[in-house]
Amino acid sequence: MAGATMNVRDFILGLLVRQPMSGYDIKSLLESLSWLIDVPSYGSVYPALHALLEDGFVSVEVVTSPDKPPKKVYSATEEGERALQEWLAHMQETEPSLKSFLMRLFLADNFSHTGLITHLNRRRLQVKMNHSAFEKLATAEAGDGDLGERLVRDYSLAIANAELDWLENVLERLS
Amino acid sequence: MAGATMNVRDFILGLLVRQPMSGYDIKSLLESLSWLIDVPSYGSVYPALHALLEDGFVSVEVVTSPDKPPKKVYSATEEGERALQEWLAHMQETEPSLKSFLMRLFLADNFSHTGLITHLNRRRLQVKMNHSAFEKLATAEAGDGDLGERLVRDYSLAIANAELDWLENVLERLS
DNA sequence: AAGCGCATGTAAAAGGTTACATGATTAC
DNA sequence: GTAATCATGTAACCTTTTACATGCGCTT
Repeated sequence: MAGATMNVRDFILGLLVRQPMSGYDIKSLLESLSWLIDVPSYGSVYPALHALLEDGFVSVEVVTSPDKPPKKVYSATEEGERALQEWLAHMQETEPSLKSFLMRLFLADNFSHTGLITHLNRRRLQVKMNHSAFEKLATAEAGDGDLGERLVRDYSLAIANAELDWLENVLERLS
Repeated sequence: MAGATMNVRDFILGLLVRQPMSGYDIKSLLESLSWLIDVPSYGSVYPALHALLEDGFVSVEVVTSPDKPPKKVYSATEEGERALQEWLAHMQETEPSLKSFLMRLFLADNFSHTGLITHLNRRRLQVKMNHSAFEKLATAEAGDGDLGERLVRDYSLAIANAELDWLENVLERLS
């Protein structure tokens, strides 16, 4: 769960390849996704930015504004872009979680066309597998299991169906 | 993200209140939910079990089977059940993430009827809020944003709609 | 006897949160 | 003058992962 293969640092790098931002901007952006993914605290985003800077993956520029306090805007360097590509490639096989799927999806522009399709397909297969597994359970155990189990099973089936529909729709549009 | 208010330890206690299980069983159960939530590693579930034992919230019993290696089956004690109730009550206001919603949902039997309805409603309101926010963004920015942003927005809307439908359906059935 | 699924455990290292400290700028 | 939003940062503490170590029982 923590200390995972996929850390905040790498996702933030991806965000900065998309466009220059400050630590505060990054936190705000992630906050808007909070109902789907966990949002890192400032105590984790600022140190990540410092580490990225130390590694030469990003550069800083202080931007002053007439009506706001000054902010440090970070941009990805060419070396940072290369590092992101490496991370994206290395991530291929691992991490089947919703969170990592969404992070990758948000970084769609950094994938090649076929790379993106591969990722969507991978998720599709995964959701499909889980969907089948839950369906089998649902018919085998019928009304079996306690309320919580039945609710989660039911919820999973409903969400999996919606996600599958969406994935297939997007995949079709992209082809 | 890690070291969060909601730790594995508490969720495992909830699982054990539902029914006695071994560390291996717990891991397997969680594995089946991996496409929605992060699964803790053994290096986190076994120590959690030991801590729960030390606190007197669970008890152990070694169960031998003719065709399988012996296993340690943990059961929640009465004190453990009380602790879970406390945790469930304390959790009320905090943690709006999908993960914590699902963990609570899985523990549905430990809620009172009205308590469960409250929790489902809370999630409904939250998803609805995020849905509205994304919809506003979608109309305001129209085709704005890069591909990743548009995909995540679109994905969120689709999933939120499915979840909202499901929540309303369940809420209706429970009333 | 090798390999696999079941089963439990630990220590070091990594990564994250909490709590705190600080300060600019706008609006009331 | 004070509350709110914007903005950055640190250190102690906590939790988790990683990597390793071990062993039973069944099948090939």
